[in-house]
Amino acid sequence: MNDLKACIVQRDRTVLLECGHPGFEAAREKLNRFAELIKSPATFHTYRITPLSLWNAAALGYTSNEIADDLSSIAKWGVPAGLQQEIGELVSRYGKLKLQRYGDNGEALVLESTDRMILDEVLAVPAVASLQWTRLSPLEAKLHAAARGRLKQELMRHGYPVLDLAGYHEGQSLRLEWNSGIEGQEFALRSYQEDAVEAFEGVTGSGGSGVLVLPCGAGKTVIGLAALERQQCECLILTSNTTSVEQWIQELTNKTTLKSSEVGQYTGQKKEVKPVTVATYQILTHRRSKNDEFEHMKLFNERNWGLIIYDEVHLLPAPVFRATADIQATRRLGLTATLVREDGCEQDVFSLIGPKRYEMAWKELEADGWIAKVDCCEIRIPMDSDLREKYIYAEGKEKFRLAAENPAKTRIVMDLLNKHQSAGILVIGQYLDQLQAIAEAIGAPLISGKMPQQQRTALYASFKRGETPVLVVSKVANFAVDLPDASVAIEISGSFGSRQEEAQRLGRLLRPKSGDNQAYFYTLVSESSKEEEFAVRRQMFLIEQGYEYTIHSVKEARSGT
DNA sequence: AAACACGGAA
DNA sequence: TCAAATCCGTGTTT
Repeated sequence: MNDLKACIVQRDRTVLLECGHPGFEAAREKLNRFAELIKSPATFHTYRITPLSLWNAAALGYTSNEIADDLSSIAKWGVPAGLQQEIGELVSRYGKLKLQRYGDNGEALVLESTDRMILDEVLAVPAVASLQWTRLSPLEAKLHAAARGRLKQELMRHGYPVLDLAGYHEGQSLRLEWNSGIEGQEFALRSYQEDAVEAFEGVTGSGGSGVLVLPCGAGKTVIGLAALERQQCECLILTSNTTSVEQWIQELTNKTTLKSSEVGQYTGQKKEVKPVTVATYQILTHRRSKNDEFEHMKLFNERNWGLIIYDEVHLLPAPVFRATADIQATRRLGLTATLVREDGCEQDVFSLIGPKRYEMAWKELEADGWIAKVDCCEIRIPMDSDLREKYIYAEGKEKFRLAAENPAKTRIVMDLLNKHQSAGILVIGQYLDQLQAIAEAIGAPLISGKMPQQQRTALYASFKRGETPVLVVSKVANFAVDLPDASVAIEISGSFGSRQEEAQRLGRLLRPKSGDNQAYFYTLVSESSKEEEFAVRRQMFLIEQGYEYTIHSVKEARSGT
C-alpha cells in the first residue's frame, strides 16, 4: 500500500514529492491538478497548494472531496487534519459568491451569496464598498454592470473568487464556415482540440470566458478559429508580435470562408478595423509619451465584438488587463502554453480573462504522437582556475555572466555536434559575444537581431532544406515564428531563470519527427555557479509538464561525451 | 510608396 | 538582478 505513496503532505500546504519513488509519476499527475511546482531539486520536488491552484481546479469541476481523496492516496504519512479542512474551505469559496444579471436591460448586476456573513465581509472591504451598492436583501446586493471587472478583481484580491454568471452580449453576427479541403478532405479538429473548444463553450454551449492551456505545436490557432466558427460573430484577436498577426490572418483566410476583405490587421504598419481584426498587444499599450493616454485601447469598442481572443495570455501586459476589466460582457478566450507569468499576475488572468477551462499536459500529447519525444540533458561544466578566481571576486550580476560565458562550453558544443551528425541543430544563447565566438569555432552562421529580415529568412530556408545543418541563434529565436523546427537544441546560456523562455526553446523541438520521433535538448551550465541555480528555475515549468533532465557532469574542462 | 534608420518603451 | 529583442512612430532617403 504505502509503496505507492510518494509524497509528504505538510500543514503549510506544501507537498514534497520523492523523485525516485515508484509512485512518482502517478503522484505528479494528481498534484498537477490542484498544486503548483515551486522547487525541483534532484531528490524531492516541492509543490504548493495555493488558493489560485485550488480555484482553477474547482472551475474545472474538481470537488474538495476528490482533491482530498487524491491527496490521501499519495500521502505517505497521511494528510494533516487541519489541512484537509483548509482545502475544503478554500475550494468551497469558489461559488459562494455569484454574479448574476439584474433586470432585463443589462445595466445592473446582483452579487449573491449563500452566506450572509461572507457578503457582509466583502462589502466591507474598502475597494469593494466604494462601488455603488444597493443592498436588496441579506443575501443580495445590486451594482452597476460597468463595475463587473473591477469587482471581480477586488474580490479575488480579497480571497473570494466570484462565479460570474452574468452572461454575455451577443456582438455583431458574422457568417463563416470551415473551408472544405481538397476533394472532400474535410478539415477535422484533433480530438483534444475538439475537447478544448467544448470546454470553452461550457455545458450550455453558449460560450463564455476562460483560458485553454496547450503546449506549443498543439495547434492553438486552430482552436481559436474553431471557437470563432462556433460563435459566428465579429472578433478581435490580440497577439504578441506582427509575425503572429500575419499567421492568424493567413489561417483565418485559408481555413475559413472569411474573405480577406473581412479580416483586418491593426498594427504599426496598417490600422484596419474589419469584422475580424488582429492586433498586437504592443499597439494597444503604445503611448505618445509617458503620461499620455493609451490611444489605441479604443479598438476594444470600435466594433461590436462578440468574442475577443487573447493569444499567449502569459504575455498580456497590465494596461490590457485594465481595458479588459471594462468589457466583461464580451466573450473572452485566452490561449497559452503556460499560466505561469513572470510578473505574478496569474490572479488577474483568472478574474478578468477567466478560469482555466482546459489543460493538456505536454507529455500526454507526446504519448499520443502529436509532438516529438524530447530527451533533456543538463551538462555541468567546470570553470578553469583562472575563470574560477575571477568568478569568486566578481559582483553578483557579473558572476552570472562570467559563468554563462564559460569558454569551456565551446568544446562541449563541438562534442555534441560530433555526436549528432544529423541536420537541424540549433545552438541558442543569450550573449552576442559568446554566440559570435562559438559560431566562428564551429563554422556555423549566427543569426541575431542585427541581421536584416531578408538574410534571416534566407538562412531559415536553407536550414529547413538541410543545407545549413547548424544555426547559432540569439534571442531572435524566442520570437521567430518562421524559424523551422529542429531535432537538437543546445542551450549555451539563458536569461535569469525565465521558465517561459525554456518552454519556448524546447517548443522548437516538438514538431513530430520522422523515424523514432526523438529530439534532444541540452542545456550547458557552469558547475557550482549562479548559473546552476537559475537553470533550476528555468527548468521548473518543464518538469511540471513531466520532462526530466538527466544531469551529466564533465570532469575536465576538455572531455569527450 | 517603400525601404531604412533612430529613439523610446516595456 | 541582465542583455537583447521587438514594436511603434517619426523622419529621411530612394
